[in-house]
Amino acid sequence: MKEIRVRFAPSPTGALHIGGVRTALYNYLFARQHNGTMILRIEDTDQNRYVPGAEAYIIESLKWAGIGIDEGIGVGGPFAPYRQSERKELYRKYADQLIDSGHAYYAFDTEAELEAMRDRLKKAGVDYQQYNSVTRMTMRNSLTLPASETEKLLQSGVPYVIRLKVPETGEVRLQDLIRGEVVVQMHELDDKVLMKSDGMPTYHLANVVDDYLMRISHVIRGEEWLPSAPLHVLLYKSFGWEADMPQFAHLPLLLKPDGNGKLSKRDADRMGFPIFPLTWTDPGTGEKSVGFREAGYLPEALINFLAFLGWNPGTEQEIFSMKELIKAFSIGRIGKAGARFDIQKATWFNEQYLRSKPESILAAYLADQLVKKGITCSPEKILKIVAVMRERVSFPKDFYEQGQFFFHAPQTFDSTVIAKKWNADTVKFIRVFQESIENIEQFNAETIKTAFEKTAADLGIKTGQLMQVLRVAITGSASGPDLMMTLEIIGRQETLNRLVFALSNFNVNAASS
RNA sequence: GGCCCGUUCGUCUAGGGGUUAGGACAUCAGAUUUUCAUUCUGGUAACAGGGGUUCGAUUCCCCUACGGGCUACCA
Repeated sequence: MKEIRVRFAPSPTGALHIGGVRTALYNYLFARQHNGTMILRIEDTDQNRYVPGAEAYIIESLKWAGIGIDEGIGVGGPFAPYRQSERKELYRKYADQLIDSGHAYYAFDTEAELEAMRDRLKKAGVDYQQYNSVTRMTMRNSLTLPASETEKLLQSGVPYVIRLKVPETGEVRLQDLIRGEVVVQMHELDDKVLMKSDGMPTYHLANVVDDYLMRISHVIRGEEWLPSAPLHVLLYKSFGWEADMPQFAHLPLLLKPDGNGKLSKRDADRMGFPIFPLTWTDPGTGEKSVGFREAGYLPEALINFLAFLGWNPGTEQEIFSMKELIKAFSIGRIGKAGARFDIQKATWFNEQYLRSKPESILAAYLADQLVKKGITCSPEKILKIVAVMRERVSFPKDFYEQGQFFFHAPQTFDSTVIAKKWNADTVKFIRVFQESIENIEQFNAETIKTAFEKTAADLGIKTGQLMQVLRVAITGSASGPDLMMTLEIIGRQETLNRLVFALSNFNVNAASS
């Protein structure tokens, strides 16, 4: 069997879109499963759109996501260079080959002339306003100009491009691994530019030449490439590389969570979720976009989520490690329809992975946060906090953000609870409870609970009323982790302090409301 | 406009000529938790529409509708 070689080939025009990460993931999964090779190639043939830092960003993103690269940018390999701008001369050679074999031609049309042609066709009501087998005979190119004139123009240094000479009749067929057979009529294809006037190849040429030279066995890419896939097939044929042509698999797109269209950065901004794997600052505008990593998504959760957007194993298992994904993945089980991006599900995956982490790792998350905030805290206390918080957090940063009351007395208090439940009975309870916990020998969750229950029973007050009042007095909030454990962690003295504060301040609120 | 691709619960999807159309997220209810969350249990909820083919179509075919992509000397 042919060696499996796949490539992820982004262009360095900015941050890597999350859809690109999924494409990379599917390529990676497929390569690993078949003991194949995963190649990273940079398609930087558009000099105008080049963004400094984008390439490094892509590498870093894949690394964070756990998508390993076997060959290519940052790794090297037998087919170097893997940056298309560094392969410029090579494409020229292959373009010339196509000219020689009559599959391509020189074109000298200016932008204005091209526009005039399209306008003319549009007014005439022609369906295809393109440079093709019929219109090319009305344009300035080596097909319409005498050979001597073409030669003269070439020598004179006027700008020109090389275009593919698409046959007038016939059809192109391709067998897509996901979509089955796709057929396109030749006359619907246009004479695509292969070499631009700046001497760089277009995507179409570079991609085919490189995939051939790099022995790519499978092209797994987004659906936006499906319309030009027949053109690529035609190129393989024109070169006489049909036997070595890779197999194609065009992935369904990632769609907006709501409304119509494909997922865009705008949607992410509007709905408040990341769209880039890592935080990215646009060097042009200076605009900063928080990445999945910085937002607190674990790479394994993001990968699991992404893998299921368009693919599924056909079983009821939902949680998959990268290793399991490699084993279970198959192109045949990739769906055809676009998948809406649902950040809620991503968060659910994150919770699953977060909760499965050992406490020591979770403690490290919290410890990191505390160091950043300049808060000192004993490892024992951190461990206790993590243990009591782990079932209620979605992101690592939540340990600190939702547990601030462990470190500082609350600044604000849930006013609805106070308004509703701060009354003579509860005040009386707090007073007695204060005394009661002062006298506890061992101040821990169990003894606190006993004191709490006994105090309530002695006063004849229902505990349900008291729990929330006590919680608000201690944490400021109406909800939170186990209250008795919270008191234990905060400690006796701090608990008493907060109760004193509540007694003097909550009274004012109750009186005024 | 043209070409290509698609369409199962709100979302991700399984399934496939005869099924109570399955799961997950979300949502709702109950239980547990003397609070909230977690957890558990249960519920609501889908084959876009119309024609065929067939004993029988959600499944196969066609049409329509809708959605998406492409339509550059961008990838």
